Amino acid sequence: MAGRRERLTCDEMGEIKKGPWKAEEDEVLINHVKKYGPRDWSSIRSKGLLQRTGKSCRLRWVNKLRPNLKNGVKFSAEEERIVIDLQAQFGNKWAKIATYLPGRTDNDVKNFWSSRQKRLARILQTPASSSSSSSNRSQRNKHVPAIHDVPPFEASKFSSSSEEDSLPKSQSCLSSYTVKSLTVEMEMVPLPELMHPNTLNYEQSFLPPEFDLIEKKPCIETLSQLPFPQIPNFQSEFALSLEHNEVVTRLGDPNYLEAFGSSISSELGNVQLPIMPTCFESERRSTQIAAKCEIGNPVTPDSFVDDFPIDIFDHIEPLPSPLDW
DNA sequence: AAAGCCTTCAACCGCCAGGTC
DNA sequence: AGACCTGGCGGTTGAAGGCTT
Repeated sequence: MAGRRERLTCDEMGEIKKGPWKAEEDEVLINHVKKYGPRDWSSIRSKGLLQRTGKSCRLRWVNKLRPNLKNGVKFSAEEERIVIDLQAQFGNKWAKIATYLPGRTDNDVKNFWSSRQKRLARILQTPASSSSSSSNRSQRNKHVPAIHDVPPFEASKFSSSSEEDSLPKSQSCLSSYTVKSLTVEMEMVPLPELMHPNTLNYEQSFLPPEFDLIEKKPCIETLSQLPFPQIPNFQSEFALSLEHNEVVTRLGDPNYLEAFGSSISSELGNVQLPIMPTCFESERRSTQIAAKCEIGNPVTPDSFVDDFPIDIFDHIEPLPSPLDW
């Protein structure tokens, strides 16, 4: 603490070591914990065992030396989904969120989220929402709705792990089709899953009682009106993600689509660029898109678009802005 | 091959709360 | 009661490695 540090002499200050830990230091720390347990961190220094502050020792133990940590293991899709869910519920309570993730530390969760936010910001060409700054400390306990405060449900497609492999297939219903080089994804909420009591329980267990899951899924109602004959049969190829929703929202703006569509497309590489047809602002445009699809050519075999009525996009309502959720 | 950019992650900082004296 | 101490937490930073051009 600052007050304490002021009382330290310059010599004492000079003795404090910072920076990366050496194996020998780790060993000393581990031995200390073996003897006394994970406590009395400051005594490590006072006993002359290490020239590290108690805080530094504790941090090292908690983040790196503690048993059963998943060091160097990327977040699984399920872990990502949990983080997204819990962040939406708790806000930036990383320590709390980490308790739901065995082997993960608050630092892990924080870093994961930070990376994700930066990724999002880059994709959306917006400044990274520095979710915080020292000046925001007064809001520490407030949950300020932000761009990431979207319904849980999905892990990030652009995430570090290979979700396409590990994502539970039942989590969402998606279909994709390709329009020229731009792959368009039809996104659907996992309607059957939503109806499943266990799924609801799972989701709602992370949500405050007043949280209306359905309300937070503006697509559901709209999508349920779509003439999809076989929704329950569509297994998800990809995740319905926050990023999708965010991009999708912006894609509702034709200017955004024209301005950034190609860059997003190239940026995401082969990633399916999500375009929620519900976002298209006009029938005309929707029809154009639909027409493109039809002309279109490389419709992927797994697509169900072939079964779409040509005027399918005409049935689509505009999405509410996430700000209204 | 190399320079520049980007991402990840370990570690530090400052603030805060609770315990102790 | 209040100063001090300690641990916990969230935010930030910078080094290192990976990736792109």
